[in-house]
Amino acid sequence: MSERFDPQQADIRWQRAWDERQCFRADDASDKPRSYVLEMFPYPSGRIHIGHVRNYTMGDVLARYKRMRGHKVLHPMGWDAFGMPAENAAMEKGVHPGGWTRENIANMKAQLQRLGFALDWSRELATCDPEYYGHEQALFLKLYEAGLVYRKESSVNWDPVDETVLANEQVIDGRGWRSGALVEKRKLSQWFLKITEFADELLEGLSGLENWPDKVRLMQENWIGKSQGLQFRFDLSNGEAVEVYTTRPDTIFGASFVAVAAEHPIAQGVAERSPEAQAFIETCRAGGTTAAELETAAKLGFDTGITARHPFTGADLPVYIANFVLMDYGTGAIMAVPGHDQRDFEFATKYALPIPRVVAANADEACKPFAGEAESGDGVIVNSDFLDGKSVDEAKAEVISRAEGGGWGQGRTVWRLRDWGVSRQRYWGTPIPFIHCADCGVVPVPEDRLPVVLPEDVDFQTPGNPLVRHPVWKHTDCPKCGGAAERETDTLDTFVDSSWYFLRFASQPADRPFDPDTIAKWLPVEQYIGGIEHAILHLLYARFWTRALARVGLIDVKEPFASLFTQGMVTHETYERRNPQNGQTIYFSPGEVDRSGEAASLKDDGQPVEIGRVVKMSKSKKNVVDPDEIVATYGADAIRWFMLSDSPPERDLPWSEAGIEGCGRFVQRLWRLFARYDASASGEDKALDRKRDQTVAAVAEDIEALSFNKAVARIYELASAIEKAEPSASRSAAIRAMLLLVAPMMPHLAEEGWAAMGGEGLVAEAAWPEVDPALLVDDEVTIAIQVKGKLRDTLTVAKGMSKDELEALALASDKVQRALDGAEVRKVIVVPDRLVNLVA
RNA sequence: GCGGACGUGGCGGAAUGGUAGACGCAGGGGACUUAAAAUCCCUUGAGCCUUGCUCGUGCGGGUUCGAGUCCCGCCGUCCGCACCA
Repeated sequence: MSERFDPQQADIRWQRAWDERQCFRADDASDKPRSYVLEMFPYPSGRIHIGHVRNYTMGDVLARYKRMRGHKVLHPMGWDAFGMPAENAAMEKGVHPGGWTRENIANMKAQLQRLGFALDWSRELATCDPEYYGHEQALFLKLYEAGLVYRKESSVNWDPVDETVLANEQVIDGRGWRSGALVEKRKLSQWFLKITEFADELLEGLSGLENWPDKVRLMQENWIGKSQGLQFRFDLSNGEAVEVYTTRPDTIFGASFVAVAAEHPIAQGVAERSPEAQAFIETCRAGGTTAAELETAAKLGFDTGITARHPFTGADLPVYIANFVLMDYGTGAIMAVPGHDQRDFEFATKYALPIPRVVAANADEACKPFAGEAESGDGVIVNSDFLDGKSVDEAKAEVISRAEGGGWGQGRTVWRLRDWGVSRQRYWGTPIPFIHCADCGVVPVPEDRLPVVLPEDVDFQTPGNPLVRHPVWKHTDCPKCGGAAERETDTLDTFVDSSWYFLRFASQPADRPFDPDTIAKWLPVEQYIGGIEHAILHLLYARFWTRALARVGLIDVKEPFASLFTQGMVTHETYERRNPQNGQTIYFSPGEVDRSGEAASLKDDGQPVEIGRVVKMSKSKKNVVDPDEIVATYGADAIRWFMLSDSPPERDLPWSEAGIEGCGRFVQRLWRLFARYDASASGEDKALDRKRDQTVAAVAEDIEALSFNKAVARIYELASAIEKAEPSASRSAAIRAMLLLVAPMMPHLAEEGWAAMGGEGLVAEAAWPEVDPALLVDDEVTIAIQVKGKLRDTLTVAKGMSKDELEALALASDKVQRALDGAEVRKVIVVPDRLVNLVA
């Protein structure tokens, strides 16, 4: 064996060997137990980000481990290839989105392959392939036939200068990110998927997802937002009526005004007669459209002069147009109860409206003033006529039943979840397969005319959607009447593409999206791994598509991901200086900075730079490192090892130069350790045998729990134990076991060592080491001896010693006697094999 | 604003309610070397009256023989919010 392990040679050699043997091809037909390991597929931005390396390393370790445990493994990779960055590149650099994307894919694929991931590349797909999106169009039409697709008016962010629809992230302080023009809301007829029809199912289904993080289930539950409440009618002073929805009918006597959204018909009606109201609505429209902006904006209102008659008291309540009322939720109008809702409280304070108390801790506190904020907690109803003294729940039921009895309202379940708008007024996406005919209306493209393929010859130098401007593409004939007609020019949200790719990975016939029998052989995904940022949207949409496809009979799976893991981000220090002229922060990349010991200085001028916070790697802060450079310096195994070390995988991982150097050193240390392997060594080292099998068992558990950082720590311990041991058959066995333990994590090193030790075939096809259960239990344990809960001594005793013996041994300890200092022992707590606590 | 998480040495972190700080990084000391790199060994929470003692898991309370872990109340940081992927 040579002195040093040379990753640059070894990595490539073994990657070739795996490729030649097709080691990682998933075999549909095998009757081994199955494992579908999937990481969220990347957007082909051009370069692999270190976060990808972390994500795919985790999946790779699991996939390789499962294969060692005798499973057939499906571990595929593909590209979430549609989306805005390609169009931005087209506008900025004059390149074609398709060409740009395919070039990026080729680059990133090479980068992934250089990292040695055990992927089945034969199943690679890109969502921008007509083959893929053609099947997607077919599925979309199936959902249309099932009544799950419809069109309705919906507003978008319109940039009047660029003549384009903007995504929320492209709107900055109410202005278009490129043009700087004030963004308008514009109503368009758009395509929607009826996810709300599955709201109950998606909510119920969460309880079965035991291997999902609780936090993700909770976030989805809140997102779906089931609420039981009362919808009822206020008669208005102008002869009209307004329907409001409230989740707190128990507080109805605390209502002091009524508020409607700016888009509400009542508000629109008032605006027709009042220029001031019109102006107010305009102000609301100018504000941001996102929920966060709406809800953090200062509460603003406009008194319409209309009043609403309270159904119980007959009081006249003022009706306001308010910027914090959402048109999309409930009825777009609310009864405002300032005492018990914080938003209403702020509004009432601002406009000097009454803030009555109708819930109190007890009846004696019926007149207690509010401490500067609303009280939304539980309590007893006060100041509410017939509701006085009732609990919140009793009062809710009572009010609903009276409203229903009186015919002016009824109990209603309302969901926060809204239908999914999938229309995008963009080129680089899946064309929505419909045709608009003047005579026949909106007509689906017949299946035999799919796919509807994007035109290649498009121009991004003029504003607007290239599909709309294209000279011929949209002109076609109506499938029904044969007359001249136009194609739909909207494309699908890219979340649609990622809502079924895991099915296509499992089965990819040419003539259909997938084959249900093959799907049944792989799905559900055993382990799905990706970023927490997808906790709600992507994961909810994918769950919805799976259920929708099951409903139309295409598959027999309801939940796509049996187990979900959300990994943390990779972070890095920032290096910065403040520009004294304008106070702006200038960032420097790690490559520009000399970072030794406590301080950091700029290589260029030798002057210090400030070490900023450790934050998510981003181009704007320049705190990024390039995986390629790391691989070129340290090899694939070192970067993989870094990704698994130290930080728990669900938490952020701070990148550091020192850390990767340490990983590089450990690769070499293991190599030297493998060099000590001696098949002919004899002699037994019982303690090492024990350590070996305990480590093998623990690492297996850790990998299955994705606790890679713990597995790494145990591997370090075993390495130290082997290094300290004298040559023996036990030591050689431990070295061999060590090699197999690290094989999923550092596969190139493992192959190289395996070959050097004279192992059969490839480690990639080897089995996980067996353990002797008898070796897993220690025969001695260390017992903590406490006096009054404080540690005073430890004793090493035979495992399983009786309570009485332990107590006697504890009392016999000098240290214990000194700590007791003659005090009488009143109580003794003995936990066998753990501790003795003497309470004086 | 609403929803979700997180908080332990200089740093990343470990710890079924039972010995806080495993393991790694960084630091200090030493060996080897003409020297360096590499490697190996020792050491490293703070304080003190140093055979040992006291304090110590964001802050303040509580439950318990015993709390990093459970409960209540704060503070701080981060993530998501429906057209970014």
